[in-house]
Amino acid sequence: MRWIVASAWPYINAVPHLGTLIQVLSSDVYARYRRKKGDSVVFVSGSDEHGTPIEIEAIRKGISPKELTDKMHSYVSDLFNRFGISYDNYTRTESPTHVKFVQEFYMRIYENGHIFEKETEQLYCPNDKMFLPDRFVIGTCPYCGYEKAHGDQCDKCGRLLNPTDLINPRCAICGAEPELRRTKHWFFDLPKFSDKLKEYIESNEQLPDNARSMSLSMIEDGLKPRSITRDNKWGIPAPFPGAEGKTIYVWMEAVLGYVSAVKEHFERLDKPEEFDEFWKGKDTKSIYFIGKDNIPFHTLIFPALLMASEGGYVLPYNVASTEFLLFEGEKFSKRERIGIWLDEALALLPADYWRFYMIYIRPETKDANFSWDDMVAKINDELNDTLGNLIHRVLSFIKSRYNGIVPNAQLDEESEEMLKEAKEIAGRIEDNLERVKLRDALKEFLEMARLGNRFFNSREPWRDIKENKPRADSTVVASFNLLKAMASYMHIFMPFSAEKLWRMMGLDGEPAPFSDAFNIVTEIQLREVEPLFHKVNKEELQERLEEIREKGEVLSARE
RNA sequence: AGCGGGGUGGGGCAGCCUGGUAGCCCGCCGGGCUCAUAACCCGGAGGUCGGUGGUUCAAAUCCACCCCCCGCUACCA
Repeated sequence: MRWIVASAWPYINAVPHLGTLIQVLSSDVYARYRRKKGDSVVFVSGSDEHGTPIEIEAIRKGISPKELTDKMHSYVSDLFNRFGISYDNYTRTESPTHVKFVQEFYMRIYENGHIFEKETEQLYCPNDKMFLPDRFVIGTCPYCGYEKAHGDQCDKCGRLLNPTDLINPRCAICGAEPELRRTKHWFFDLPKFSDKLKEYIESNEQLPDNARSMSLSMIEDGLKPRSITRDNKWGIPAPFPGAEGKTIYVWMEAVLGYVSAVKEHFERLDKPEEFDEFWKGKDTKSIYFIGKDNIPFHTLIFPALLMASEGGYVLPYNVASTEFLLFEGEKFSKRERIGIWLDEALALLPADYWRFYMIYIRPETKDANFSWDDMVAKINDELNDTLGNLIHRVLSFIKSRYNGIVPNAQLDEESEEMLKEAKEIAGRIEDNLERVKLRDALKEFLEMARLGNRFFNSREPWRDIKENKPRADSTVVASFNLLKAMASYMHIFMPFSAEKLWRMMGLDGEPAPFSDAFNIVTEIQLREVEPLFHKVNKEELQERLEEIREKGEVLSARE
């Protein structure tokens, strides 16, 4: 089976925070799972770098947008690397392959007759010489009198607004008074695809409930044409006749990155023909990891675009959407510095600790909350004590009592029984992963560690070693092989630690694929053994974070 | 306002779709073990599932209404 695994493209006007990491991490765990199962996987994402906010950020910094995103893209790529995200291609929307693909793709839809043009009136800032997105117009709310209402909605009374409703409208960038100007835009005829989309969604059983119900209700309410173009300078030039000076709206181009990134991947491998095999193959499945705010783009607009292109592309098989992550009960906020940013996170703790806790609280059924107390408790009690200690007690026992060599022993019935139970747990881990219940999968994984601790405890090999050597041998071989199987499953959640464990266990290469996870090995010489994890302390972490911010040790702390 | 999600022992969550005397982790109390990072293992106390009404032999689980929390509403990305 071929799989395209993708995560939403982060918008890189700033360093991403932990909320963004949820999707990136989830997709990585899933991609690693597919590979461990032996599937053929292409795992892609990239930096979303066009659009107004980045243009403005660049102006603020006195550099060009390209300079800004060059820097941010390499910074963010590096962060994802350090988090162990196993992308086959983490690219960017400035990639020539992407730009060319987007232009050709939209020309094709245009020629297929799914795009029309329309004149609209929009506010324009004569000072910044640009049309202003609704969000970038500020003024007094005509309903409640709030003076800092945005052009799309008043944050005070919650009413939806048009920018022209605002009393005393001002440009959010420079404060000048905007003027109304006529402009022409190109629209994608989304309503035309309503029936097909409805059928597609209804027949797509594995879509999560939140994605399905939200999408169907939007179709029910009636879809609207979506504008494709913007009057921005920073973006991909719209290819339509008469659209000179316009660019493609970031969202309408970034989703196509899922396609272009795969194309680019195979071009780099010098196997361009495999792109078609993947994206147009009958046995290809694609899965997208996104937050719930992105659902309509992935269940409606993206599939409709693929349909409209008549290019034979596979429609999304699954859109694994999560709810939101809150930080100590509040929304992440750059301005108020509520949250933790990815570069700060890595300066605080090793990547695997974050991977563990973020998957542990993955917001699968409802909004989840990051809390220091909870994180510290989970890392100390479960990651360190339950898992870390099992590994260490088994390996150090072999070190001290067996000269670091796993004996060659016949497994007795009880040992066989334990491994059989472990296999059943492994089966449940895989079931959960198959259904994209990553959190449950991780919790089942911890069950393996509990099983190991129980086994080691009741078998008391420290006693047998003096009185009943063969029984102790069996305990040790079974425990060692449990760890070996665990390393395979651990590898998808915590790759760095799993690889380190594998090396300590004296094994070569990397943790085995699932099919070989329970192949029994003996007579292995361990390498140097040391604890895989350590406990953390909330106060120390918070103090360290303060320090990182005060000293501006990482980029996000300096922004 | 409309739409969507949620309200389960002290804390964090699962179960609800496919109704049948409530499950997991932490914490708490008691016990065991000493190989291990004061780690591990066993047992126990503690909830009637936001409220009201209804369907049913039976409801956390289905239906109706109500209360509270959160998010979204498509030219922010």
